[in-house]
Amino acid sequence: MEAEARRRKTRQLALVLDAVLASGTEHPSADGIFARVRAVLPTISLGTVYRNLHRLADEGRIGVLHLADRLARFDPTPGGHDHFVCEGCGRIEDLPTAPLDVEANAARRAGHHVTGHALVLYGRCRACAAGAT
Amino acid sequence: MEAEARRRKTRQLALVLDAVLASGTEHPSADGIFARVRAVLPTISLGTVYRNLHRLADEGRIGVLHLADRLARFDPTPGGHDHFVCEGCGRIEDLPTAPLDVEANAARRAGHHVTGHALVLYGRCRACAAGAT
DNA sequence: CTCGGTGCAAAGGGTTTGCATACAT
DNA sequence: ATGTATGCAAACCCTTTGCACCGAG
Repeated sequence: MEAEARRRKTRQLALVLDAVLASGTEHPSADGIFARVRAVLPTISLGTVYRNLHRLADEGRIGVLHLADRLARFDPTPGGHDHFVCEGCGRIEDLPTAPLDVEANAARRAGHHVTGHALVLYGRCRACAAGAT
Repeated sequence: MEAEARRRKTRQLALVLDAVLASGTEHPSADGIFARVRAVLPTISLGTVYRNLHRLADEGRIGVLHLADRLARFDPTPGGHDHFVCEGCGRIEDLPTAPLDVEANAARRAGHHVTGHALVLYGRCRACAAGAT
């Protein structure tokens, strides 16, 4: 296993990581990260942002989230956790991972080996449930 | 509620619906439906397929499934059920919907009102778990 | 000095849309 | 007759890539 490519640390990589880590609850798309980093390093290109985002995701240092829309969102928390999406304001909130026994059992009953899951809950957040919208 | 647009029944609409209903477990993309319908009505256009697919989904007559890749998949079963995706062969299998009490509670604890969910389990199906791949 | 990373710009691939025509009602 | 649905093709949007130059190790 000496075949590992020695990857280099660049300013761009560090800044992309910083931007994701600083994004809190926002779950920004590649474009959002691009904007954030550009504020610090105006010469960075979108392509580089994408390449670094993928690298960080591959290395398990950030999380990626796919919703119904067509763009990928990035998450400071890499571990497998679930999400709640508010249909009123669009907020995306992290939820602690849960067992999912029932579903996993249904799959195992069919003879399948379950290794992971992606779960998104939809509804209205506290604020939107209170007001109208 | 008299403001409903009177929608017309066309051959294209019927064929698109047929194609989805006949797709069984395949969960085809718009392109797959296009190919199926084209075999019967060679003059149909991709745009029409997309428009009818969206209409059927809006009317709740078919289901739509969004995975990590960038394309939408269509499902003969409209009701909210879950899915199992085999990472070996790519098969997508339907699973009965489950309660998700734990997760829903986590969200409710935060004051949110949960109305639905999307759950995808990942792993290896019976066949792929047996063989290698 | 090396060769992996960057910036730029063009290419890709799925999906949407404007427009004139065809057809369901 | 009336106006929705279609077919065609161009436009969109997010993402990926080829290439020559730059810079980390």
